[in-house]
Amino acid sequence: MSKKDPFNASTRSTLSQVAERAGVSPSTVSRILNGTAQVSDAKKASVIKAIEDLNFLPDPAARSLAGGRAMSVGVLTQFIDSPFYGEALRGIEDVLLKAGYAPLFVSGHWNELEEKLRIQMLMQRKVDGIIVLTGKLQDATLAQMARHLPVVVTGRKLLKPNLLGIDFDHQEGVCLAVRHLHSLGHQRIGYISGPLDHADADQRLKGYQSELKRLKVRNDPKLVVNGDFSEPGGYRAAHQLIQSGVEFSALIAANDQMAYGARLAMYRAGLRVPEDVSLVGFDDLPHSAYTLPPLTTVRQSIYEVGASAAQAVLQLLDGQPPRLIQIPADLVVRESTRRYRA
Amino acid sequence: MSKKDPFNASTRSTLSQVAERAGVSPSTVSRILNGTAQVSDAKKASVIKAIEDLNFLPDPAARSLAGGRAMSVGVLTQFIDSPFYGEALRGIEDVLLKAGYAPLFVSGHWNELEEKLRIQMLMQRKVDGIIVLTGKLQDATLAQMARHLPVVVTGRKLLKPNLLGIDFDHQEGVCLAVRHLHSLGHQRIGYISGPLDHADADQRLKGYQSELKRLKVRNDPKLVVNGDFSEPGGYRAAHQLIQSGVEFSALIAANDQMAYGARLAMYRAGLRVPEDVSLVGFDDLPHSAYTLPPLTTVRQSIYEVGASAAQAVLQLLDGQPPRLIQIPADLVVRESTRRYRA
DNA sequence: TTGTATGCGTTATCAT
DNA sequence: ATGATAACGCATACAA
Repeated sequence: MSKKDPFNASTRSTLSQVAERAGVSPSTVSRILNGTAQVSDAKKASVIKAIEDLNFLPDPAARSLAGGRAMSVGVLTQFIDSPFYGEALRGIEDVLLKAGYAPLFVSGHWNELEEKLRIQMLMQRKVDGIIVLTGKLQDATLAQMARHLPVVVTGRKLLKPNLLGIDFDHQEGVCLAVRHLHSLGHQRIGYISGPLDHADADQRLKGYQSELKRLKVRNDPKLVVNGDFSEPGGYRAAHQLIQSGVEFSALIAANDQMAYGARLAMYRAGLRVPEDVSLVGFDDLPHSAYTLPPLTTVRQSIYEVGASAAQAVLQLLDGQPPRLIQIPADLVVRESTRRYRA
Repeated sequence: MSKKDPFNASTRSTLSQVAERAGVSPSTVSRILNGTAQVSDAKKASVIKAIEDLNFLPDPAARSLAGGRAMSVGVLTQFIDSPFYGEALRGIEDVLLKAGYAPLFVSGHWNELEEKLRIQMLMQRKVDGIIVLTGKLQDATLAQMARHLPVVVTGRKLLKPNLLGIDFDHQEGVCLAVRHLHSLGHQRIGYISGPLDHADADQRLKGYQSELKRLKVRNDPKLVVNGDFSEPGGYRAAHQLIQSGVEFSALIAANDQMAYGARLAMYRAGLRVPEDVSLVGFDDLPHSAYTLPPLTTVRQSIYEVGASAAQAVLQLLDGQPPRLIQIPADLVVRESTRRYRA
């Protein structure tokens, strides 16, 4: 075996070894690694060769301890197995890894205290930057964090020196859905909202209400019922709506998962989709192309959100000023909606 | 404001400060922290008090550099947003965090080379242990890793000094499904398999074949068709099966996602579930209780797998010998299966 | 049982 | 442009 054990830690070379082999001082190697100062091309070349020969990789722990970058960024997600934010995590991972950074995922479970604790844990580990996927942290908390490191957060619009908020256009998304149904002749459009203390849910509901107003459709409060962004929640909400006896020919769920639950509730109640009621979701989860019938829904490129967030921290880390990022929403029309028939 | 900025790094105290405040040497504090040696109760008490007063937290980077634990374990998953393994990640996170460890999630994308690169990245970061969620790494590779740190892997049965494999009983799981259908009178049971180079898929197929043999049902190779564990794959496979004209009154998909796809394909073909064909999935994804109709499927407590894996690394880290872990499978009967009618 | 001294691998400060 | 040197915060071998 000419090949050495690739997993052997003790076989790994250090920056000093590289320096020695290249005939320069450790500081020079460090400078080349970090681009901290000008180095003559000759030395640079020999150092690079030495690095490759020894196949040297800097130790993140040592770097961190010495005051350099830990080469990691913390990511506060709410549930590591969220079907919605999962794609964002992928976007983040892809971008970060490509840049040599490691993501540190932690979950806050939509609980402000827990989120704070996780953030502290991340800072204890000296991450270089932090990405917050929505959640319940207050703006003030985020600002406080941003005093120490770059912070990018989704779910709100923010644009301060070291703090960038990336938001979807939730309102516009729901408007699209309402407009679509309205153009199909629907007038009685039900709405299953998310939990109202949830930023996304709030904005989506606003989108529903404002678009109805714009279209001059009567906004009947009985048509709005509360869910919690989960399948069971959507089921219960739809059930409640049906039991209440309100008349409706279309139904919008504030997210796809609730749409799935609502779909089942309607099935149990003998309501057909889309013959009896048109159904629209929000998020375009991968699964939504495979429901019965395939679901019309508002698409948000959540992968792109993750990737953008990661790119943004990287840029902030580079000292570049934050740039506003806009994520568009669009409507994916599938088979769960159709023209209204009396 | 009496409360200090909780995110201020420069406000954090060090082990030496704790030592000073407690009137002992740094080494004594270290010993108490790590349980490395006996310390008099008096000193121990005063140190603990000092730790609380200063609300000291050891710096993982310094620890790692000094040869101690980095307090982190690497987790190689295949896709960070996998609906199946997602729950396992949650189990891992829960257990690890409770023990003061941080998980480092990386994705291998079912690509051996990529998995190896990620593992090297983890070792470069000096994680204390590694959890591998299935994947394509060879046993030899895992053994090599285990020479340097505790390794727990899912998807295979392994029980070596520093290496533990936790496996589901895939075969038994599929047997359950076959038996269920057979007991309902079905004789022509189709099967959509996963990708054959995939360990899980291979074992599940074996379960199907062996149980048919045991039940003395003719094993018609035309009834088996290949998928790739995805919804589109399941759709294509079912479509192919239907087009081929083989007769079948029941269908087992090697995972729920393919069952979803197959469901849609049957819908398009005018086949009703369960009236015309009974459908069984595998995994019991959270969504499976909300399909139309709710899906009968084999349940594996994947959360528990993750939690067990995490507990196992922790134990190995503690120097305890690996204990074999068995994860049972059971059948969840919902509404996608019913008695055979000619 | 406890303290002292040294080193882990890197970056930063200060020279040159 | 480059090198020497001192940290960074902790664990550990050694001494007492």
